[in-house]
Amino acid sequence: MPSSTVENYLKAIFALHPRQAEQLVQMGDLASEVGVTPGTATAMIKTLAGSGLVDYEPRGGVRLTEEGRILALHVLRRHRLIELFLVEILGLDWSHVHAEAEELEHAISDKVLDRIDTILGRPNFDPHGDPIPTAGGTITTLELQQLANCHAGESVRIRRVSDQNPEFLQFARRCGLTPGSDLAVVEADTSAETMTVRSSGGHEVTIGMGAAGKVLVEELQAASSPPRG
Amino acid sequence: MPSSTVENYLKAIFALHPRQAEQLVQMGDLASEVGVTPGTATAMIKTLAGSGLVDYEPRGGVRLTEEGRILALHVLRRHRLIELFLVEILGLDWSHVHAEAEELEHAISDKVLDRIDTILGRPNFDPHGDPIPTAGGTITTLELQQLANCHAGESVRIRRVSDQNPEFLQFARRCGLTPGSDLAVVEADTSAETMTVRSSGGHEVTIGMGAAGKVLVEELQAASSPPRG
DNA sequence: ATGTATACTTGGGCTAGCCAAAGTATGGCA
DNA sequence: TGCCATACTTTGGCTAGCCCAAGTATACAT
Repeated sequence: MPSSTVENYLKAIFALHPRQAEQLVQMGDLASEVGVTPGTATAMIKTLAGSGLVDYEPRGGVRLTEEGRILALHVLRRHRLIELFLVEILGLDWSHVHAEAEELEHAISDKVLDRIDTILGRPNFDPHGDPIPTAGGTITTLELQQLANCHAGESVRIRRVSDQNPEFLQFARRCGLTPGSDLAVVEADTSAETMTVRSSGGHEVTIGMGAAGKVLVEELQAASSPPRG
Repeated sequence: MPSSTVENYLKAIFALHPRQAEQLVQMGDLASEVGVTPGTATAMIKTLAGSGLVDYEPRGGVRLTEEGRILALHVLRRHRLIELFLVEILGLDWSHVHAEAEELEHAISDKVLDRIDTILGRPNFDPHGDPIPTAGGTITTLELQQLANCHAGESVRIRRVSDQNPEFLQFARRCGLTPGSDLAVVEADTSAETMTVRSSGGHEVTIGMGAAGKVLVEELQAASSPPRG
């Protein structure tokens, strides 16, 4: 069984290129994602290459092999199921579950995970809207756009909030920016780099474009009026 | 935070002398409980002594300090709460939860543990009847006797089954030997080293004295008739 | 009192994983 | 064409934890 360190490296490589599996991840990016120095990453990647989990091109970068990709998806599945479990069954706040799951994902057995999966009703998305890979290792990818790219007048449904920072997540929840909720874009001010949205409850909030970039949405209807400004 | 290795050493020392905290645990016993060679145990115990978690007397043995004892009880609390959680909430078989908890106990946070504790209703005993230490580090100890020491005619209530071997636990459940169930001792044959008991459902089983020694009971009433044989 | 079995400690050596710093390749710009 | 910044690799060294085997203390029996 791979060590939790190995699992973290694989997860990091996947995280840096979830779509284009063929593309090389740079060692520097990988090192900072894992939180080690580049030298450490190089050494580890060499051993992973030796185990057939990654393809390594010196001074080029690294990519997951099919075997490595499957393993990474299993780790991701554990992580996301645990997150959902912590929120749904144990009632923890979504802003904290990422860190918790980070530890538990390396300790949980397939048997326990399967029980959790069953109890949750074989869910497809975690509390942040991130897709949960199947036990078979397939993952659904929705085509979503950033809230930051939406225009005034558009109505959207939030599908994902892609930041694990607890502070940001708490802020997002206070603003009603949680997966499943609907929004209308009131104003997008590209100079001020802010965006004003109205929740279905009628509440209006103004957030920065940085924050709006982390909120991924699905368009509900075409703009009913041309954007202002 | 102590590593999971450290936690396991502390847990092992406590397990070998749960009552008499002042007594020394021999290095050989500790080594085999943890599953390492004696040399490894000696080295580890020296560093634990350096951290103030144990008192170490070379060639004498080792005992927990107050600090070490508190830590050990916290690990035990995590272990037993997790076991109960796995059985009660996730519906796992009691014969498997020990091994699962062995891993999870090192990965779970206080916050998650407290949620589990709350959901379970702040329980006092795990699925095997072992007492769960409080968050404050106190543990209740019931005065129980081994089923093996009971005589024919006695009625008893099972309180603990003190063996974590999955096979034995499955056997015990098949025989109705689970904490909470009541038994009448039909016959205790010291020569054959067997004991026959009748469950409250009227079902009779004969088990070896070895097995009967692992079943801890509380006497329900005095023997109504003198033992046979 | 002495010898020996047992239990423990010591010492050398291993792997996984990490860092710091020196060395090297690569790509862009003059 | 040559230089330099950047990114990467290499090297040496560290800790935690482990094993094996040699050495030593203890206790018990003779």
